[in-house]
Amino acid sequence: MSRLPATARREQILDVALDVFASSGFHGASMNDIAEAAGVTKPVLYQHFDSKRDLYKALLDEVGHRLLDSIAKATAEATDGKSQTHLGFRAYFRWVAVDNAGFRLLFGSGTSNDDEFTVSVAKITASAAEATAPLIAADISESSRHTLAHALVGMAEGASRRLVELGDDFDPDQIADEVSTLAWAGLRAL
Amino acid sequence: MSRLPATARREQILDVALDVFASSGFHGASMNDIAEAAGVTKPVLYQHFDSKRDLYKALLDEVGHRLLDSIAKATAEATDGKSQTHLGFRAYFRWVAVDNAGFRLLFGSGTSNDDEFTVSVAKITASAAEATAPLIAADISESSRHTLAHALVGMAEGASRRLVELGDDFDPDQIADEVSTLAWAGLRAL
DNA sequence: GGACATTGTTACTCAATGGTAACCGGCGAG
DNA sequence: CTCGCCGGTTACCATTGAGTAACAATGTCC
Repeated sequence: MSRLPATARREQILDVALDVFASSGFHGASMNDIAEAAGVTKPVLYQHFDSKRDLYKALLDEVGHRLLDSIAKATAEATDGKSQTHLGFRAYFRWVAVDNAGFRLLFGSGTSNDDEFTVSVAKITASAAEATAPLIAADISESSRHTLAHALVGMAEGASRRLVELGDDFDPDQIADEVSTLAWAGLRAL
Repeated sequence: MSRLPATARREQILDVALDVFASSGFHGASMNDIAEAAGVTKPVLYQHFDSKRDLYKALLDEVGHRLLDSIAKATAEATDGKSQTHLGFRAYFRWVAVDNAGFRLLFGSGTSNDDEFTVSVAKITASAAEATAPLIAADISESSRHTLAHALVGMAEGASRRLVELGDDFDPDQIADEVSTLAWAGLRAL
Protein backbone atom coordinates (compact mmCIF):
# COMPACT_ATOMS: atom_id res chain seq x y z
CA MET A 1 0.00 0.00 0.00
CA SER A 2 1.99 2.91 1.33
CA ARG A 3 5.25 2.91 -0.50
CA LEU A 4 8.48 3.63 1.31
CA PRO A 5 12.00 4.35 0.07
CA ALA A 6 14.21 1.30 0.26
CA THR A 7 16.31 2.25 3.25
CA ALA A 8 13.31 3.30 5.30
CA ARG A 9 11.52 0.07 4.46
CA ARG A 10 14.58 -1.89 5.46
CA GLU A 11 14.71 -0.15 8.83
CA GLN A 12 11.02 -0.72 9.36
CA ILE A 13 11.34 -4.40 8.55
CA LEU A 14 14.17 -4.76 11.03
CA ASP A 15 12.09 -2.98 13.64
CA VAL A 16 9.03 -5.10 13.12
CA ALA A 17 10.95 -8.34 12.74
CA LEU A 18 12.67 -7.73 16.05
CA ASP A 19 9.33 -7.69 17.82
CA VAL A 20 7.99 -10.70 15.99
CA PHE A 21 11.10 -12.80 16.45
CA ALA A 22 11.39 -11.77 20.08
CA SER A 23 7.83 -12.89 20.74
CA SER A 24 7.72 -16.09 18.74
CA GLY A 25 11.31 -17.17 18.30
CA PHE A 26 13.06 -17.96 15.05
CA HIS A 27 10.95 -20.95 14.11
CA GLY A 28 7.73 -19.68 15.60
CA ALA A 29 7.76 -16.64 13.37
CA SER A 30 7.09 -17.13 9.68
CA MET A 31 8.18 -14.73 7.00
CA ASN A 32 4.50 -14.17 6.33
CA ASP A 33 3.96 -13.13 9.93
CA ILE A 34 6.72 -10.60 9.67
CA ALA A 35 5.54 -9.30 6.33
CA GLU A 36 2.01 -8.92 7.63
CA ALA A 37 3.21 -7.15 10.74
CA ALA A 38 5.09 -4.76 8.51
CA GLY A 39 1.98 -4.19 6.40
CA VAL A 40 3.58 -5.65 3.34
CA THR A 41 3.93 -8.95 1.49
CA LYS A 42 6.61 -11.58 1.63
CA PRO A 43 8.60 -10.80 -1.51
CA VAL A 44 9.29 -7.35 -0.14
CA LEU A 45 11.27 -8.95 2.67
CA TYR A 46 13.36 -10.77 0.12
CA GLN A 47 14.15 -7.51 -1.62
CA HIS A 48 16.04 -6.48 1.50
CA PHE A 49 17.29 -9.75 2.94
CA ASP A 50 18.52 -12.85 1.18
CA SER A 51 16.81 -15.26 3.49
CA LYS A 52 15.08 -15.62 6.81
CA ARG A 53 18.41 -16.54 8.37
CA ASP A 54 19.97 -13.45 6.89
CA LEU A 55 17.31 -11.22 8.41
CA TYR A 56 17.63 -12.91 11.77
CA LYS A 57 21.39 -12.66 11.75
CA ALA A 58 21.25 -8.98 10.89
CA LEU A 59 19.05 -8.46 13.92
CA LEU A 60 21.31 -10.43 16.23
CA ASP A 61 24.29 -8.38 15.14
CA GLU A 62 22.56 -5.05 15.39
CA VAL A 63 21.07 -5.74 18.79
CA GLY A 64 24.34 -7.13 20.04
CA HIS A 65 26.15 -3.99 19.01
CA ARG A 66 23.57 -1.82 20.72
CA LEU A 67 24.20 -3.70 23.96
CA LEU A 68 27.96 -3.73 23.77
CA ASP A 69 28.18 -0.10 22.71
CA SER A 70 26.13 1.17 25.59
CA ILE A 71 28.22 -0.81 28.04
CA ALA A 72 31.44 0.40 26.46
CA LYS A 73 30.34 4.01 26.50
CA ALA A 74 29.18 3.80 30.08
CA THR A 75 32.37 2.28 31.43
CA ALA A 76 34.74 4.37 29.37
CA GLU A 77 34.76 7.27 31.79
CA ALA A 78 35.23 5.21 34.94
CA THR A 79 38.73 4.72 36.25
CA ASP A 80 38.48 2.41 39.26
CA GLY A 81 37.12 -1.14 39.11
CA LYS A 82 34.26 -0.50 41.42
CA SER A 83 32.68 2.20 39.35
CA GLN A 84 33.42 0.29 36.16
CA THR A 85 31.48 -2.60 37.59
CA HIS A 86 28.68 -0.39 38.72
CA LEU A 87 28.38 1.56 35.49
CA GLY A 88 28.67 -1.58 33.42
CA PHE A 89 25.78 -3.26 35.17
CA ARG A 90 23.77 -0.08 35.07
CA ALA A 91 24.21 0.16 31.32
CA TYR A 92 23.23 -3.48 30.96
CA PHE A 93 20.02 -3.21 32.96
CA ARG A 94 19.10 0.06 31.34
CA TRP A 95 19.51 -1.60 28.01
CA VAL A 96 17.24 -4.45 29.10
CA ALA A 97 14.61 -1.97 30.25
CA VAL A 98 14.71 0.00 27.03
CA ASP A 99 15.46 -2.63 24.41
CA ASN A 100 13.23 -5.27 25.87
CA ALA A 101 12.61 -7.11 22.62
CA GLY A 102 16.33 -7.07 21.99
CA PHE A 103 16.99 -8.86 25.23
CA ARG A 104 14.42 -11.51 24.45
CA LEU A 105 15.90 -11.96 21.02
CA LEU A 106 19.42 -12.52 22.28
CA PHE A 107 18.76 -14.33 25.54
CA GLY A 108 15.17 -15.46 25.45
CA SER A 109 15.86 -18.99 24.22
CA GLY A 110 14.18 -18.47 20.89
CA THR A 111 17.42 -18.51 18.97
CA SER A 112 17.17 -22.06 17.67
CA ASN A 113 20.16 -24.26 18.13
CA ASP A 114 21.65 -23.10 14.93
CA ASP A 115 25.42 -23.04 15.01
CA GLU A 116 25.78 -19.71 13.31
CA PHE A 117 23.26 -18.03 15.57
CA THR A 118 24.63 -19.60 18.73
CA VAL A 119 28.07 -18.39 17.77
CA SER A 120 26.77 -14.86 17.21
CA VAL A 121 25.24 -14.71 20.65
CA ALA A 122 28.25 -16.39 22.21
CA LYS A 123 30.47 -13.71 20.71
CA ILE A 124 28.43 -11.02 22.36
CA THR A 125 28.55 -12.51 25.83
CA ALA A 126 32.20 -13.29 25.25
CA SER A 127 32.83 -9.62 24.49
CA ALA A 128 31.11 -8.62 27.68
CA ALA A 129 33.11 -11.18 29.60
CA GLU A 130 36.30 -9.99 27.95
CA ALA A 131 35.63 -6.55 29.37
CA THR A 132 34.88 -8.00 32.77
CA ALA A 133 37.86 -10.28 33.10
CA PRO A 134 40.44 -7.58 33.91
CA LEU A 135 38.42 -6.66 36.97
CA ILE A 136 39.28 -10.00 38.50
CA ALA A 137 42.57 -9.45 40.24
CA ALA A 138 42.85 -12.83 41.87
CA ASP A 139 45.83 -15.06 41.36
CA ILE A 140 44.14 -17.73 39.29
CA SER A 141 44.63 -19.21 35.85
CA GLU A 142 43.65 -17.23 32.79
CA SER A 143 41.04 -19.85 32.06
CA SER A 144 39.47 -19.59 35.50
CA ARG A 145 39.47 -15.84 35.21
CA HIS A 146 37.46 -16.06 32.04
CA THR A 147 35.07 -18.57 33.48
CA LEU A 148 34.42 -16.25 36.40
CA ALA A 149 33.95 -13.36 34.02
CA HIS A 150 31.27 -15.37 32.27
CA ALA A 151 29.72 -16.07 35.64
CA LEU A 152 29.46 -12.35 36.29
CA VAL A 153 27.90 -11.74 32.90
CA GLY A 154 25.54 -14.59 33.71
CA MET A 155 24.45 -12.71 36.81
CA ALA A 156 23.14 -9.87 34.71
CA GLU A 157 21.49 -12.26 32.32
CA GLY A 158 19.89 -14.35 35.04
CA ALA A 159 18.49 -11.34 36.86
CA SER A 160 17.26 -9.79 33.64
CA ARG A 161 15.57 -12.93 32.43
CA ARG A 162 13.46 -13.01 35.54
CA LEU A 163 12.62 -9.33 35.33
CA VAL A 164 11.58 -9.67 31.73
CA GLU A 165 9.53 -12.78 32.42
CA LEU A 166 7.69 -11.01 35.20
CA GLY A 167 6.64 -8.44 32.66
CA ASP A 168 6.35 -5.63 35.17
CA ASP A 169 8.34 -2.48 34.80
CA PHE A 170 11.41 -2.25 36.96
CA ASP A 171 13.94 0.36 37.93
CA PRO A 172 17.14 -0.63 36.14
CA ASP A 173 19.32 1.62 38.28
CA GLN A 174 18.12 0.07 41.50
CA ILE A 175 18.66 -3.47 40.22
CA ALA A 176 22.08 -2.42 38.98
CA ASP A 177 22.96 -1.08 42.42
CA GLU A 178 22.05 -4.33 44.09
CA VAL A 179 23.61 -6.67 41.56
CA SER A 180 26.79 -4.69 41.23
CA THR A 181 27.18 -4.52 44.99
CA LEU A 182 26.92 -8.27 45.08
CA ALA A 183 29.32 -8.65 42.20
CA TRP A 184 31.91 -6.19 43.39
CA ALA A 185 32.05 -7.63 46.87
CA GLY A 186 32.63 -11.02 45.29
CA LEU A 187 35.36 -9.63 43.12
CA ARG A 188 37.22 -8.13 46.04
CA ALA A 189 37.09 -11.40 47.91
CA LEU A 190 39.04 -13.39 45.38
CA MET B 1 15.20 -55.22 14.28
CA SER B 2 16.24 -56.08 17.79
CA ARG B 3 13.08 -56.11 19.81
CA LEU B 4 12.98 -54.61 23.28
CA PRO B 5 10.38 -54.71 26.06
CA ALA B 6 8.29 -51.57 26.13
CA THR B 7 9.78 -49.93 29.21
CA ALA B 8 13.33 -50.55 28.06
CA ARG B 9 12.56 -49.12 24.64
CA ARG B 10 11.01 -46.08 26.24
CA GLU B 11 14.12 -45.47 28.32
CA GLN B 12 16.33 -45.92 25.31
CA ILE B 13 14.29 -43.46 23.30
CA LEU B 14 14.57 -40.88 26.07
CA ASP B 15 18.30 -41.44 26.20
CA VAL B 16 18.83 -41.09 22.51
CA ALA B 17 16.40 -38.20 22.12
CA LEU B 18 18.24 -36.27 24.81
CA ASP B 19 21.42 -36.39 22.77
CA VAL B 20 19.72 -35.53 19.52
CA PHE B 21 17.68 -32.67 20.93
CA ALA B 22 20.67 -31.33 22.84
CA SER B 23 22.72 -31.25 19.67
CA SER B 24 20.17 -29.95 17.21
CA GLY B 25 17.51 -28.23 19.27
CA PHE B 26 13.81 -28.88 19.21
CA HIS B 27 13.21 -27.79 15.64
CA GLY B 28 16.53 -28.93 14.28
CA ALA B 29 15.84 -32.51 15.28
CA SER B 30 13.20 -34.41 13.36
CA MET B 31 11.35 -37.39 14.69
CA ASN B 32 12.98 -39.37 11.93
CA ASP B 33 16.39 -38.33 13.18
CA ILE B 34 15.56 -39.55 16.64
CA ALA B 35 14.05 -42.77 15.41
CA GLU B 36 17.07 -43.46 13.27
CA ALA B 37 19.44 -42.71 16.13
CA ALA B 38 17.49 -45.19 18.22
CA GLY B 39 17.75 -47.79 15.47
CA VAL B 40 14.04 -47.90 14.98
CA THR B 41 11.30 -46.27 12.89
CA LYS B 42 9.06 -43.33 13.55
CA PRO B 43 5.83 -45.01 14.60
CA VAL B 44 7.68 -46.67 17.44
CA LEU B 45 8.26 -43.26 18.95
CA TYR B 46 4.54 -42.62 18.81
CA GLN B 47 3.86 -45.83 20.68
CA HIS B 48 5.60 -44.28 23.66
CA PHE B 49 4.94 -40.57 23.28
CA ASP B 50 1.88 -38.78 22.01
CA SER B 51 3.78 -36.19 20.06
CA LYS B 52 7.14 -34.62 19.51
CA ARG B 53 6.25 -31.98 22.07
CA ASP B 54 5.31 -34.67 24.54
CA LEU B 55 8.65 -36.38 24.15
CA TYR B 56 10.52 -33.11 24.50
CA LYS B 57 8.55 -32.10 27.55
CA ALA B 58 9.18 -35.46 29.21
CA LEU B 59 12.87 -34.86 28.71
CA LEU B 60 12.78 -31.33 30.08
CA ASP B 61 11.01 -32.53 33.20
CA GLU B 62 13.25 -35.51 33.74
CA VAL B 63 16.46 -33.57 33.26
CA GLY B 64 15.17 -30.75 35.42
CA HIS B 65 14.44 -33.13 38.23
CA ARG B 66 17.86 -34.67 37.94
CA LEU B 67 19.42 -31.23 38.41
CA LEU B 68 17.22 -30.09 41.26
CA ASP B 69 17.46 -33.40 43.09
CA SER B 70 21.22 -33.42 43.10
CA ILE B 71 21.34 -29.87 44.39
CA ALA B 72 18.75 -30.61 47.04
CA LYS B 73 20.57 -33.73 48.20
CA ALA B 74 23.90 -31.95 48.30
CA THR B 75 22.70 -28.99 50.33
CA ALA B 76 20.49 -30.98 52.70
CA GLU B 77 23.33 -31.84 55.05
CA ALA B 78 24.82 -28.37 55.28
CA THR B 79 23.76 -26.11 58.11
CA ASP B 80 25.42 -22.76 57.58
CA GLY B 81 24.90 -20.57 54.53
CA LYS B 82 28.44 -20.70 53.36
CA SER B 83 28.60 -24.45 53.01
CA GLN B 84 25.12 -24.52 51.53
CA THR B 85 26.32 -22.13 48.87
CA HIS B 86 29.43 -24.11 48.29
CA LEU B 87 27.75 -27.50 48.13
CA GLY B 88 24.97 -26.16 45.96
CA PHE B 89 27.35 -24.84 43.34
CA ARG B 90 29.40 -28.00 43.53
CA ALA B 91 26.33 -30.10 42.83
CA TYR B 92 25.41 -27.82 39.93
CA PHE B 93 28.79 -27.97 38.23
CA ARG B 94 29.13 -31.69 38.84
CA TRP B 95 25.77 -32.13 37.19
CA VAL B 96 26.90 -30.08 34.22
CA ALA B 97 30.03 -32.17 33.89
CA VAL B 98 28.14 -35.45 34.05
CA ASP B 99 24.85 -34.64 32.37
CA ASN B 100 26.34 -32.54 29.64
CA ALA B 101 23.56 -33.12 27.14
CA GLY B 102 21.04 -32.31 29.84
CA PHE B 103 22.61 -28.92 30.37
CA ARG B 104 22.53 -28.16 26.67
CA LEU B 105 18.90 -29.23 26.52
CA LEU B 106 17.81 -26.96 29.33
CA PHE B 107 20.08 -23.98 28.84
CA GLY B 108 21.58 -24.32 25.39
CA SER B 109 19.04 -22.09 23.66
CA GLY B 110 17.56 -24.85 21.57
CA THR B 111 14.31 -24.86 23.47
CA SER B 112 12.30 -22.94 20.91
CA ASN B 113 10.28 -20.02 22.13
CA ASP B 114 7.36 -22.23 22.95
CA ASP B 115 5.44 -21.00 25.94
CA GLU B 116 5.03 -24.39 27.54
CA PHE B 117 8.70 -25.22 27.20
CA THR B 118 9.88 -21.84 28.36
CA VAL B 119 7.70 -22.17 31.41
CA SER B 120 9.11 -25.60 32.16
CA VAL B 121 12.65 -24.30 32.12
CA ALA B 122 11.67 -21.17 34.01
CA LYS B 123 10.19 -23.32 36.74
CA ILE B 124 13.47 -25.13 37.15
CA THR B 125 15.59 -22.03 37.49
CA ALA B 126 12.89 -20.56 39.71
CA SER B 127 13.18 -23.59 41.99
CA ALA B 128 16.91 -23.15 42.20
CA ALA B 129 16.46 -19.46 42.93
CA GLU B 130 13.85 -20.25 45.55
CA ALA B 131 16.42 -22.30 47.37
CA THR B 132 19.00 -19.56 47.02
CA ALA B 133 16.87 -16.65 48.18
CA PRO B 134 16.97 -17.44 51.91
CA LEU B 135 20.75 -17.11 51.81
CA ILE B 136 20.37 -13.42 51.12
CA ALA B 137 20.10 -11.82 54.50
CA ALA B 138 20.11 -8.22 53.37
CA ASP B 139 17.37 -5.83 54.27
CA ILE B 140 15.82 -5.47 50.83
CA SER B 141 12.42 -6.07 49.32
CA GLU B 142 11.24 -9.60 48.71
CA SER B 143 11.23 -8.84 45.03
CA SER B 144 14.83 -7.66 45.02
CA ARG B 145 15.82 -10.70 47.01
CA HIS B 146 14.38 -12.95 44.35
CA THR B 147 15.97 -11.00 41.56
CA LEU B 148 19.34 -11.37 43.24
CA ALA B 149 18.70 -15.07 43.73
CA HIS B 150 18.14 -15.37 40.01
CA ALA B 151 21.36 -13.46 39.47
CA LEU B 152 23.22 -16.05 41.53
CA VAL B 153 21.65 -18.91 39.61
CA GLY B 154 22.63 -17.05 36.47
CA MET B 155 26.24 -17.12 37.62
CA ALA B 156 26.25 -20.88 37.52
CA GLU B 157 24.52 -20.92 34.18
CA GLY B 158 26.82 -18.35 32.64
CA ALA B 159 29.97 -20.08 33.77
CA SER B 160 28.65 -23.46 32.68
CA ARG B 161 27.62 -22.27 29.26
CA ARG B 162 31.15 -21.17 28.55
CA LEU B 163 32.64 -24.39 29.87
CA VAL B 164 30.30 -26.46 27.76
CA GLU B 165 30.93 -24.35 24.68
CA LEU B 166 34.67 -24.77 25.09
CA GLY B 167 34.12 -28.49 24.91
CA ASP B 168 37.15 -29.33 27.01
CA ASP B 169 36.82 -31.31 30.19
CA PHE B 170 36.86 -29.27 33.34
CA ASP B 171 37.09 -29.93 37.05
CA PRO B 172 33.65 -29.11 38.44
CA ASP B 173 34.85 -28.94 42.02
CA GLN B 174 37.49 -26.37 41.23
CA ILE B 175 35.05 -24.19 39.32
CA ALA B 176 32.58 -24.57 42.15
CA ASP B 177 35.18 -23.40 44.62
CA GLU B 178 35.89 -20.27 42.65
CA VAL B 179 32.35 -19.39 41.78
CA SER B 180 30.99 -20.05 45.24
CA THR B 181 33.74 -17.97 46.79
CA LEU B 182 32.73 -15.12 44.56
CA ALA B 183 29.07 -15.64 45.30
CA TRP B 184 29.39 -16.03 49.02
CA ALA B 185 31.52 -12.95 49.42
CA GLY B 186 28.89 -11.04 47.52
CA LEU B 187 26.17 -12.42 49.71
CA ARG B 188 27.91 -11.33 52.87
CA ALA B 189 28.35 -7.84 51.56
CA LEU B 190 24.70 -7.07 51.20
C1' DG C 1 2.93 12.80 -21.50
C1' DG C 2 5.43 8.81 -22.20
C1' DA C 3 9.61 5.86 -20.83
C1' DC C 4 12.30 3.95 -16.97
C1' DA C 5 13.08 2.68 -12.52
C1' DT C 6 11.43 1.50 -8.10
C1' DT C 7 8.19 -0.52 -5.07
C1' DG C 8 4.90 -3.79 -4.30
C1' DT C 9 1.39 -7.87 -5.23
C1' DT C 10 -0.61 -12.33 -6.73
C1' DA C 11 -0.05 -16.84 -7.20
C1' DC C 12 2.65 -20.45 -7.32
C1' DT C 13 6.50 -24.41 -6.45
C1' DC C 14 8.70 -27.51 -3.66
C1' DA C 15 10.80 -29.74 0.24
C1' DA C 16 10.49 -31.05 4.94
C1' DT C 17 8.27 -33.25 8.40
C1' DG C 18 4.67 -34.38 12.04
C1' DG C 19 1.55 -37.78 12.32
C1' DT C 20 -1.20 -42.11 10.90
C1' DA C 21 -3.42 -46.40 8.77
C1' DA C 22 -2.57 -50.71 7.53
C1' DC C 23 0.16 -54.55 7.57
C1' DC C 24 4.13 -58.12 9.30
C1' DG C 25 6.41 -61.67 12.18
C1' DG C 26 7.84 -64.10 16.08
C1' DC C 27 6.96 -66.04 20.56
C1' DG C 28 4.38 -67.88 24.47
C1' DA C 29 -0.02 -70.01 26.15
C1' DG C 30 -3.57 -73.31 25.77
C1' DC D 1 -0.39 -76.35 16.04
C1' DT D 2 -2.53 -72.09 16.03
C1' DC D 3 -4.24 -68.05 18.02
C1' DG D 4 -3.46 -63.69 19.53
C1' DC D 5 -0.58 -60.30 21.59
C1' DC D 6 3.33 -57.18 21.16
C1' DG D 7 6.90 -54.80 19.07
C1' DG D 8 7.94 -53.28 14.68
C1' DT D 9 7.72 -51.73 9.54
C1' DT D 10 6.18 -49.73 5.04
C1' DA D 11 3.97 -46.41 2.78
C1' DC D 12 1.32 -42.82 2.90
C1' DC D 13 -1.34 -38.07 4.02
C1' DA D 14 -1.58 -33.22 5.03
C1' DT D 15 0.20 -29.06 6.35
C1' DT D 16 3.31 -25.58 6.77
C1' DG D 17 6.35 -22.38 5.24
C1' DA D 18 10.64 -20.75 2.63
C1' DG D 19 11.58 -18.89 -1.56
C1' DT D 20 10.41 -17.25 -6.58
C1' DA D 21 8.57 -15.82 -11.23
C1' DA D 22 5.66 -12.95 -13.39
C1' DC D 23 2.96 -9.01 -13.24
C1' DA D 24 0.91 -4.34 -11.49
C1' DA D 25 1.09 0.29 -9.84
C1' DT D 26 3.39 4.58 -8.64
C1' DG D 27 5.95 7.95 -9.39
C1' DT D 28 9.69 11.11 -11.62
C1' DC D 29 12.62 12.97 -15.05
C1' DC D 30 13.16 14.82 -19.56
